[in-house]
Amino acid sequence: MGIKELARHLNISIGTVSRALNGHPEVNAETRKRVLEAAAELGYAPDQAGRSLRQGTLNVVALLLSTDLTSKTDTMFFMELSRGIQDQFAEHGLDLVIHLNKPDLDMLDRVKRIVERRQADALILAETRDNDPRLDYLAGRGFPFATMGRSWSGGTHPWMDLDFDFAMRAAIDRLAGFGHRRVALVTGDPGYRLDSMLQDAFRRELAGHGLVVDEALMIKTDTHEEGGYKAMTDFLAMPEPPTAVIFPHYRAVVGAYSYLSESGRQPGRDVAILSCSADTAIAQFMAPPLTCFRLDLYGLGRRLAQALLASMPRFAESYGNALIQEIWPWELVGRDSDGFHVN
Amino acid sequence: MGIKELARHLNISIGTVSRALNGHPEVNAETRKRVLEAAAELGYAPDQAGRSLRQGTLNVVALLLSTDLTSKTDTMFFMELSRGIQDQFAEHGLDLVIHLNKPDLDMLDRVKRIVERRQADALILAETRDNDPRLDYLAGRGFPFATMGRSWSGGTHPWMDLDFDFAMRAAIDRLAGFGHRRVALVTGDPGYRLDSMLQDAFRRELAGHGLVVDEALMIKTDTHEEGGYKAMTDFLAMPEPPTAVIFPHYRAVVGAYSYLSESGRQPGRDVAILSCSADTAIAQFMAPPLTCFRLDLYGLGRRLAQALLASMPRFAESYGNALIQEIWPWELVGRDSDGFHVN
DNA sequence: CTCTATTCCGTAAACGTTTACGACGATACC
DNA sequence: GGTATCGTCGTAAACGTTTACGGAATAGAG
Repeated sequence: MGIKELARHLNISIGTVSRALNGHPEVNAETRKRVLEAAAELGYAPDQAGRSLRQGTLNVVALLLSTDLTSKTDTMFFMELSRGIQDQFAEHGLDLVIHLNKPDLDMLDRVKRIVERRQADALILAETRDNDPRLDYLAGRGFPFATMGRSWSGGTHPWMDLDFDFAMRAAIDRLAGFGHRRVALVTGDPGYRLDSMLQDAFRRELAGHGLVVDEALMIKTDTHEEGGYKAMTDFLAMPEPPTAVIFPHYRAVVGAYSYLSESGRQPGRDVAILSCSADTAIAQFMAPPLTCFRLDLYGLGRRLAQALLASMPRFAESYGNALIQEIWPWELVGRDSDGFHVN
Repeated sequence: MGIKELARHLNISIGTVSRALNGHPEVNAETRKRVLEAAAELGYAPDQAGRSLRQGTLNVVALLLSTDLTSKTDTMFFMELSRGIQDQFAEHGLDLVIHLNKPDLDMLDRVKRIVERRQADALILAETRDNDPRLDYLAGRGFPFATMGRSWSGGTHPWMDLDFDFAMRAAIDRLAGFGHRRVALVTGDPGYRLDSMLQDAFRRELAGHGLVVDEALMIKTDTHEEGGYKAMTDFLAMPEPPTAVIFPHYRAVVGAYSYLSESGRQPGRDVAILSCSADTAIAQFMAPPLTCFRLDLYGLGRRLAQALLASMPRFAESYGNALIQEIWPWELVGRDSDGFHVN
């Protein structure tokens, strides 16, 4: 089942077999056909270890996901993203493998392991933290990588990100149009670049609309159901509660809906709920359907993969040797969770 | 950065360095300390390709997920499962990598690629299909693998599964106790072993409770939101609708809730909804909170990994050389989605 | 017919490890 | 003091590929 066996079976040298399989031009068409047929028949496929040892490449790209992310945020987001990434890589014969990891400290070790042991040719980080040491490490080693979401410094590595300024403006435009003046925001740990940007954009757009920025209306909490539940509880216990709440993280909305329902209130009637998250399948099936943002997650994944490929020497020329950093637009899709006029 | 460089830097032979790093006993304690320190300082880690070429092992286990699964079923389920699997493997220095794949036909090719190119030491399949060719292939090659969910033939490979008979009995006990006599079931494609078993158990338990089995009340559809929405629509359009519906797949419940809400009905008052899915975070935050089954997904993942390890020659002895196939219990946690008495 | 160019293929080195084997010195034993 | 044992280490082969190099055969040009 090795290449030697295959060569012996064909009475050809292993060099020729290798060349035939890898599509080198200096091999007779007839010979190539024989080799390919025999390989298919005997079920031969080149051993990954041998090949990668020889040519220093693995044909594997790793996507790093923290279990923090998968337990506290929308897993569907990453699934769709991964699907796009994978399809793009597949066109170049690259496999995507997903590494789950405990959050925080271990992440750097895992990255180091992947790089030093050459477990992948390139890396994708699903999120970036404040002063993320992984970025410095990777850049220092010259290891190809890309991130979902820009980093704090912007950086010289490829990334894809979303236009949060636009989203926040559209959201507050809409809410202000309904007459809301006390608008709240529920984000996660501002140590994540994403949440930090959301908060900044929120403050800016609020001010831009002449609305007062009340820090008490900006709650930082866990971005899953329970966080949303508690945030809504806190809001409604205030002497002067907000009339509209923006939940960038979709899963927190579920908790918020839950508390509203429990307390006899109704989203879209008693409190306006609006989410800046991607419009995954579940949003339109909530009761009432959730106002959020439409986004081509699959395409985003593909593009992120392209950005990474453009930074890998092997593939750079196919992608114009450019550093690709893009901010993606999305489109507000208004539904019933916030559609009411405050009086 | 290779082992040669490290050895030269220490004035030791590469053989000794390798032995020191791998914890072989025939190396001086002082020498080992020097080697380990130098390795840490210079950031040396053995190249995976070289090592795996030499010793034929990769220290990688692959988990195969189909995008069909991730787009139509509960992704949280697999995330929690993966976390358990990964933690268990980590104790043996094995990495878990997740391979996303298009469903159906390509899956066999992907499996073949993984095996033939030696991209992993073992494999975990997240689901099994009717007459699944992957199982025969893997068994034929003697490649270590395990499955989540038993296969049709039971098989001689390790697996973990859930006690659907128990779940169905508990569910129908409860519903019958509330006085329900027309109970419906919404499953996915019975080509999946899981859905097939659910249907069988449903028929059996219904009969066991003296209730009539009406095939019209057994809908097979997509197991995501839209499928649930449509199923509920169909049910309520019947001349004699069911008074209770069992949704083994959690995401379908969201769709069902949605239609009920739209049509002015309420789960737990007009129709009883009960899910056989695992009790992920979202269930208790639905409105009304969903009756479903409590399950230790993380522990299940760990145990599945143990079962696989027990079938791998390298680790078998640590796990008693046994074939591990287990059916896991779960516990019904009653909430408000089905808590009413039919009159 | 000779010389050169071309086409195709075989040979062998190299990638970075691990490990079987043997060697060396030191210690222990009679 | 000779011999066996032990602890420690160096040497070199092997894993399965890819590829630079060179050689043989054929074709083409003069």
